[in-house]
Amino acid sequence: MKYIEKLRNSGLRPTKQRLQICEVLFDTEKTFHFTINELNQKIKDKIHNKISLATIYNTVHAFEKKGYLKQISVNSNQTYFDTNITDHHHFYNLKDGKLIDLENSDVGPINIKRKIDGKKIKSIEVLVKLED
Amino acid sequence: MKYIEKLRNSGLRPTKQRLQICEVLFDTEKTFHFTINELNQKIKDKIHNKISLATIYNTVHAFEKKGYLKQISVNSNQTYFDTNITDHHHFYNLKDGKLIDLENSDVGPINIKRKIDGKKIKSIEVLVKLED
DNA sequence: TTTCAGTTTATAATGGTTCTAAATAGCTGT
DNA sequence: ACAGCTATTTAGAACCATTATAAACTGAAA
Ligand SMILES: [Mn+2]
Ligand SMILES: [Mn+2]
Ligand SMILES: [Zn+2]
Ligand SMILES: [Zn+2]
Repeated sequence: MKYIEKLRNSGLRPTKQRLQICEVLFDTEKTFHFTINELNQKIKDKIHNKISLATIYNTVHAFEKKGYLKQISVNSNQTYFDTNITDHHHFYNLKDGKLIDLENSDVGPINIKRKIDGKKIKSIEVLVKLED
Repeated sequence: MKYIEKLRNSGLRPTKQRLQICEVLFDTEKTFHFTINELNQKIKDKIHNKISLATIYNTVHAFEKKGYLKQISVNSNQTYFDTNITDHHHFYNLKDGKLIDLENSDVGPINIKRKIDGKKIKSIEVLVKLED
C-alpha cells in the first residue's frame, strides 16, 4: 500500500486503523481543514468498520507530531487541523466556523521587526476573521 | 466612581461586582493578557469579597461584546483575553503559554489581496509562535 | 416604597479532550 | 510458523473549561 512505507519511515506501525485514516486524510484532490468530530464522521462515511474515537485522537496527534498535519490557531471549542502543511494563512468565517486557505502570495511577506531574546520564531500565522 | 458612567453608557448596570472587575482590569499602568482563571486569581488577591466564577464569565463576555476586551486566537485549552483593545498582534511563547504584544509597527502593513464574496474583514490577527 | 427587569450565585450540565488498563495486533528473532 | 515483546487499539471513565439553570438579590425608575 501507498502509506505503509511513509508510516514505517516515521517509526509508526502501519496498522489497519492508521492506514484507513491516511486514506481519508490524504487520498484527496484538495487539502482540507477539519475538527476531530468532522474527521470521525468522514471516517464513518468512507469506511465500514469502526475506529475508536481515542484512536482518532491518538493518530491525529501522532501525525501532527510527525508533521503530516498542522494545528490551526483559532478560538473555538474544538481544535482545527489542516492537511495542508505548507506555509499559509486562513480566512475564518465566523458565521459557520469554516476556514479558507489564504496563500502566502495573498498576504504578502510578513517581516517581524521585533526580536525576543533567546527565542526563535517557530511559525507565523495570520487569521483573517470574516463577517457578513 | 470612575467606571459608573462607562458602564451606564453601555447599558450595563454598574453593580459592585462589575465595578470591582473594572478596577482589576483597567486600573493598571499597562494592559495585559489573561485567562478566566488568572483573572479569578487576580480578583481574589486584590479584593476582599468573593465574586462568583459565573459572574466573572458573564462580565468578561459582556465587556468583550461592548468592545472593552478582546479575545485572542490561540490554541489552548483556555481562552485568552486582552485589555489592549488597539489593533495589534502577538508573540506566543509556547514554553509558558504567555503572550507578548507586537505593535502594528513591528509587523508592517498587512494587505490581504484576496476577497471573499459577500464577506467583510472583521479583524486580522498575526500570531508568532516562539520556541527556544 | 413598590415594582420589575437585570444581575449574581451555587450548582448542575455539557462536551471536547485525555487517561486508564485490558485486549489485540504488528514485528523480530528463532 | 511460532513465540515473545512492544506498540497500538479500545471502551469507558475522568478531567476541566465553559455554559446553563433557576432561585435569590439588587439597582433604577415610577
Ligand atoms: Mn496535538
Ligand atoms: Mn465570548
Ligand atoms: Zn489551511
Ligand atoms: Zn495584546
